[in-house]
Amino acid sequence: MPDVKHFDPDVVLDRVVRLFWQRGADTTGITDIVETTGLSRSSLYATFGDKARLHAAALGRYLEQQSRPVFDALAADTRGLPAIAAFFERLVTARCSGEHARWGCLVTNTHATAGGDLPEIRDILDRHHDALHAAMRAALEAARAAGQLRAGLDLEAAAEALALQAYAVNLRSRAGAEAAGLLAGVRAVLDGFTTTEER
Amino acid sequence: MPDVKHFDPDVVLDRVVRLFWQRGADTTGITDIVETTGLSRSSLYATFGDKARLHAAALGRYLEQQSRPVFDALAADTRGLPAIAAFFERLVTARCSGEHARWGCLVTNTHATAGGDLPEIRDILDRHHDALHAAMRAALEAARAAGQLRAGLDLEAAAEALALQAYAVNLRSRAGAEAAGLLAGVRAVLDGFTTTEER
DNA sequence: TCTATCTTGGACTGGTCGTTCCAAGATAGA
DNA sequence: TCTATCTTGGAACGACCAGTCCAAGATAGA
Repeated sequence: MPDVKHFDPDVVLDRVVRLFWQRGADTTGITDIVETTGLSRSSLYATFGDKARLHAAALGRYLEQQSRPVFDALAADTRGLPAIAAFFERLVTARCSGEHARWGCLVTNTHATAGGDLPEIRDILDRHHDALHAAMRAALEAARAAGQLRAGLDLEAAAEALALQAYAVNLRSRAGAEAAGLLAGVRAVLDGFTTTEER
Repeated sequence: MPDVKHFDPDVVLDRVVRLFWQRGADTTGITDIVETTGLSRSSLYATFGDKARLHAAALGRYLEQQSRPVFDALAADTRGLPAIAAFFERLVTARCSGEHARWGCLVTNTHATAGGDLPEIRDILDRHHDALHAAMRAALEAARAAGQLRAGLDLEAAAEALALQAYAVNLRSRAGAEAAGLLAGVRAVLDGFTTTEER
């Protein structure tokens, strides 16, 4: 009986993700979103609710579409340390050059803002961190199985350290940090985890 | 002949720093600043210029008053690795508990926002990074002199890695990360830099 | 005390914010 | 084709934004 939506919510959400990602959620107005997506305020509010909920929805979409695939690939990569190194090399490249250069990471960017927003947003930040940490942990376990890690390394702590490095890469790259420095920092951490023979 | 200011700009700037630090510069309005500092819009604009310049001034003040003393103490500490460990322990404590708990770091927070603002702001971010990096480097050199570092460690890369860890601690703590996890991550990095005997 | 000069309070501006609302349009089952 | 129901466009809302302006107040040298 009723009418149906004249647009695909996921397509709209992808455009919102790009806006929030590049220009920041706080500094992006509803007017910007209306102009970019082409749909009206009515449709926007009827579909996503108020701006905080839209922000949460965009964050969730970013996590599933942008972050999760990369995390899953890392977790499934059985090479060990080379897989981690490759992850960071691609990360730094994506953050410093190409289409999304100097955009940072939407989830990382959100850490510094949106403090008093929905608990839903905080939850997504936590889910992102858990997923990143778990992927690092899985890759480290593969590295240990391959005998690439020095004896006595705490995998849980090492995974956390690598996750933190990734956040910092995201953060500093947005402010214009050079790729070489970021990669050198990451490599120093990885070298510290490596057996002397492999190093 | 003329009248003089009825307030101390530095005292006002300190209050602005607190506002921007806790609530974010973008989400703090001029009205908030007027109410908190007690002075009028006229005095505010006559003294600091527009909001972007006020933001830059507050950032500079934060760097000199909050960051620089800690960096200088680290650079002057001759203990080596224990000095770096102490730096991070105090950092995590300050970020997760006490008066400024979950405020993060004003400079770190600014990375994720204020992309299109003054080049002056970008400069302060760079100055902050250089100062942090240099302090880490100095502490690492003391550690090497004390024979605490494993052979072949690239001090420049190691200093960058530690600086990045500090940014990530600032970032994740603002989103509610637990102190224990942050400290574990930092310790994993430091352990990787240590000689097997010292470890 | 007088006066030139700066500071201050606060009203005011034009613009933008997020959000609401409703009439008109589209849809699909009856 | 008719109709109930949802969607859509776009006008309108009050609140707030950063920033301006000027008359009144304060100051300190002459």
